[in-house]
Amino acid sequence: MIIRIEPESEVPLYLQISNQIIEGIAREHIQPGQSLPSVRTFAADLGINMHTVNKSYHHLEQKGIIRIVPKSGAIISSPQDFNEASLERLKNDYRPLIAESLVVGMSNQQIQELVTSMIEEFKSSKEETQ
Amino acid sequence: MIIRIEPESEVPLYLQISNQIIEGIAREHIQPGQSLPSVRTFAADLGINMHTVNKSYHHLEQKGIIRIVPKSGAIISSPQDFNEASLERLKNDYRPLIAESLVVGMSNQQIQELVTSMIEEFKSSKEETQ
DNA sequence: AAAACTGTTCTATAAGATCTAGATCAAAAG
DNA sequence: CTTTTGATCTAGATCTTATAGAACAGTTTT
Repeated sequence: MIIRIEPESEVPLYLQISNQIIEGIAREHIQPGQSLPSVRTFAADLGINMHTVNKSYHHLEQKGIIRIVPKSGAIISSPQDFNEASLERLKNDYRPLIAESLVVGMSNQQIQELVTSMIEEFKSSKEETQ
Repeated sequence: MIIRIEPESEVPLYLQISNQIIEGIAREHIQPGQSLPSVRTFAADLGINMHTVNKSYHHLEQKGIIRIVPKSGAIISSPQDFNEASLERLKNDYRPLIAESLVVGMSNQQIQELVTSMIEEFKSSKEETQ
């Protein structure tokens, strides 16, 4: 799985990593049951510190997206392992974004189309091996 | 317009303020052309520092949502004043959220329903004076 | 005209978040 | 047994967030 880091971004490194891993799962470039690289090798690949990758993994674990097995590795969780709480959390993340979309003048339909096209963007890249 | 602050939230104060102002505009509790309270009176109402409100206002100005007239006040902008760049920015904000939704097992339809219900939540509160 | 209010700008301080660095540990994997 | 694993600890640098107070110059109100 290819991760691209932007050191000059205002988005923290550990969040960039988390987000791209999530996108990688959504695109099925990596699947439930599979392991992520060790924090050390991943950090070396990205040219950043081990602790930063570790923070990213724990961030993903807190979201319930991966399961960290001490002394072993990080494994992608299955979708069915999610509770109602994570959906409530997502709802709170959508709210300000949708409010802003309405404020900048997007119509109901334009927002729906944006979401649909973005979902398609993920699903269309499912078959790609890389 | 009523703003509720959560000092213990992990979301910065200035962002909480920005987001709730945006939601207030989406709900039409405040409308384009109208003024926001002065940074001093707003800060006093919320029991926080003037500079924090000031930062929030500049954050909203950067998004193009309000226009700050020096020595005068902050005025809600009209939707037609938005450019293509702000739409591109929104798209990048939607991406990680939609990816996460797919990863936690939400279907295409469930995401659409979540978005629709949230849009309705805003539009249904339009008529309320408060 | 005078007073009150406006956003802007400056210095300062404190606390927290982010990132890097290096070392050690005990368990798992080879 | 050797290597690798995540966990944990101290440490330091930098940036962000939030507060505080003061001063300035233009606007609005009285």
